[in-house]
Amino acid sequence: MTPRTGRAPVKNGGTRRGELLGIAAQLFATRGYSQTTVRDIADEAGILSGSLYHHFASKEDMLREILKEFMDDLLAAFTEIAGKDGTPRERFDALVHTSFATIHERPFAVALYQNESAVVGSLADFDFVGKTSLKIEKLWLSVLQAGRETGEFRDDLETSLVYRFIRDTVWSSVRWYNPRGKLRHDVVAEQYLAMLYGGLLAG
Amino acid sequence: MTPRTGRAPVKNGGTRRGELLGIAAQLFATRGYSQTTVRDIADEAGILSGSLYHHFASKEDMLREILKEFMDDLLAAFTEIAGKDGTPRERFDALVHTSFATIHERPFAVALYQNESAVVGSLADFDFVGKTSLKIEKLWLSVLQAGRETGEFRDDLETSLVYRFIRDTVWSSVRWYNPRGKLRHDVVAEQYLAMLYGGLLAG
Amino acid sequence: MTPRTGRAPVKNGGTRRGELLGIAAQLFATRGYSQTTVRDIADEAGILSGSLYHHFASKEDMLREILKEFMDDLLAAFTEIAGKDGTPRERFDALVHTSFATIHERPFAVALYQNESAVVGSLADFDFVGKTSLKIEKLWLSVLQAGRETGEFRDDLETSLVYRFIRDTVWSSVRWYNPRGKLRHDVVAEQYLAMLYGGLLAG
Amino acid sequence: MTPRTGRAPVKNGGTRRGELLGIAAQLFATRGYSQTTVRDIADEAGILSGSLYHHFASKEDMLREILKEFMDDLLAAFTEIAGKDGTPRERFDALVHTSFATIHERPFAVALYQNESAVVGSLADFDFVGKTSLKIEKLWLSVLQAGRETGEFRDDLETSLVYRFIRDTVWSSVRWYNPRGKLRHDVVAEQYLAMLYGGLLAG
DNA sequence: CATGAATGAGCATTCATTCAT
DNA sequence: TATGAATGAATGCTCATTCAT
Repeated sequence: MTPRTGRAPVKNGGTRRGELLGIAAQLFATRGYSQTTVRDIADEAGILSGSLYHHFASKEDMLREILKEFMDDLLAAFTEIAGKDGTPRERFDALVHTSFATIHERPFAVALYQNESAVVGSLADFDFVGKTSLKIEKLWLSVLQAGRETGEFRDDLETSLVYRFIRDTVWSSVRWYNPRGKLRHDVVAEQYLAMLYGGLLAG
Repeated sequence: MTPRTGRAPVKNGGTRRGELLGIAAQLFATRGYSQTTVRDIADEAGILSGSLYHHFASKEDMLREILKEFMDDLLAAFTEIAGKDGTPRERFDALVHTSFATIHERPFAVALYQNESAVVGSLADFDFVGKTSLKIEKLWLSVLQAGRETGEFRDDLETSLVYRFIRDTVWSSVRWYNPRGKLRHDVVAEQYLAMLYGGLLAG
Repeated sequence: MTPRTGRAPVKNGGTRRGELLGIAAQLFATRGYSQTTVRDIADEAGILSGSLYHHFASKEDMLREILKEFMDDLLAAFTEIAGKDGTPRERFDALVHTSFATIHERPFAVALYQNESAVVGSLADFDFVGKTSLKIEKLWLSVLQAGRETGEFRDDLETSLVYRFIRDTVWSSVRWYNPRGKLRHDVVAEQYLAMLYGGLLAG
Repeated sequence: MTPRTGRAPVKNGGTRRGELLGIAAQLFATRGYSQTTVRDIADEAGILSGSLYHHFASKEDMLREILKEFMDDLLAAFTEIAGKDGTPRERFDALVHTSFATIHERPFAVALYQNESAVVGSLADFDFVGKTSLKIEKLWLSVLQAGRETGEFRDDLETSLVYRFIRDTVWSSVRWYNPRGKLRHDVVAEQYLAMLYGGLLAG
């Protein structure tokens, strides 16, 4: 049950299956899905590659399961935030903070989502990726829109463009953010919100 | 062997070599480098895969050449802008506009840079990627810093974080920007600058 | 303990072992021995593949046991017929009728015998297949020969060829005979004997 | 170009592709399709297994091509015979003689047809097997039927059963007929026709 | 009797690359 | 320049079998 490497504990249900998924997620995120071989995963787990197929039907299956769990969790978290009381700005704050916190806590899943969702988007078994992404987009857009209506947010910008700019900035940070570095995720979120809200110009 | 000077591979500079590089760039960008086979490229070019080795030493060679030319051009363009007269804000405007214009004009090379630079970053033959990226980063930082010193830009934000936020937003747009769509690249640039400069809040 | 499909009960001793052999026989016959996996058998039996090894030493073991029982039974039946009183033609009638009846009653074992005996013929542990086949051949030849000597059967044909023609026709019918169809096995036997005895020509 | 074993020349177009198909046919027929590995074929051809894929898309592809060519040829031969002048009996004679001659000349393809057509019958890409078999059956049945109408053949037997009996006997002989033995194929055909026409009984 | 995890050998297939022609 | 045949290493996956529990 104890992982044989000193790696930071990866989220799993304490089961062998979950343990293997954690290893796979890390490798997929680090090397890329198609550059990661089934043997790589098995080696890291200390078993033979064929033994993985006792737990999973295919390599694709592992990727799907990792992405599915991540996206379900993410949608649930965002849905909860969007349904809370408070001003649109408060809810938007929470969305951004939660996003950076997610990058901190589940960097491999986020990286996977960033790097592989385009490749995998066309596969029928991965249709949930596009669908969930769309639901998330609608949630964020509804908060942005609500902010315009209350007068908190500017109304002279294309909301859909604003969303894309923000989404790309937030999730791209998985590429340079180091969960074990001294720059904390809530500091990053604060800095981003400060720039986003107040703008780059002085005065 | 065709001389390699003054040629724009992605725009097929008339040479067979450049034509092949353009095909490779498009496929690498669309499917990903490792998902693109040498045979894919050859098929698209109407020759057999083995024949490609008349023009290039390896598949990696093609990627390197595409990235090298792109990054050299990009650095040259940014260097020219940074050296011009005008306020920091004017020069920053030009950097952003040039970036979005580059995405418009050379989407495949930009996508390649976005998607593959992390993977190849460790390879010795691709050290120019990291080096050029660093030079570009210094250029942008110098403009941002100059803006702080002239009082145009806020000075209560971490400049290095600001740079990363901007860089990620700008280049990530290659994933959704459509060069043949009705949303023009200079409009995108204007919208982004409007949001970035003025901030998201009203008033 | 109860099989999960409504399949017609296959001959077995009422034991778990016999039940499993019945499932194996059906699958071996239907898909072919090498195309049937141990897991297929286990799935059909509602257990895990490893659990089969509680009952059998190997997959080959199952095939051997199925074939052995079938061939022993078949040889016993033919031996009894050949030892009975009556004319050679009467005994030959019985041989043919018994063969078609066997196809009706144990189609899976017959199919296995037809399809796999060539493949396993070389294996040392399956030498009983060739030996029993030879004994059966001698029995049939003795009846045919007796018929020639009594003058019932023609003597201008190669007996060994005649035997092969008949054997092949009889056992090949397992491929198209349907035990649950409306064409009964004894009708098939009668038709075959009518053609074989009287010939195809009119008059 | 010269095969390295002393094997009897297998039908092919003198091309490398045809040569490889001949080797595959022989191995498929001898060991069974699923028991034959692509390495077996490659070994026999003196190349590496991967190199086979320069010539064929898959192992299944090889089987399909072998079967397709065989069945097309067989149908063509039978079609020509059925269309000739002469009595039904003469045409039936020709059908049987041609069948045994085919077994002599192309034993591997015939064995493949006998052993694998059932397995492969369900695959969509092999639908030609069933279709061609049906055409051949109709041809034979038309000749048998014509013989009944001219009064040459008995009319008290089920024609479809008669066809199956004959078909099975003829093609099953591929299992024991030795093309290089002293028993010639036309002798086998004569013996079979003698038994079939005149019947087994004396007088 | 059965499970569940694992083995280890093997399989069809892919693919960048080489090279004689 | 390009072809066509081949290499050789690797890849995802299968499967009979073992064994501690």
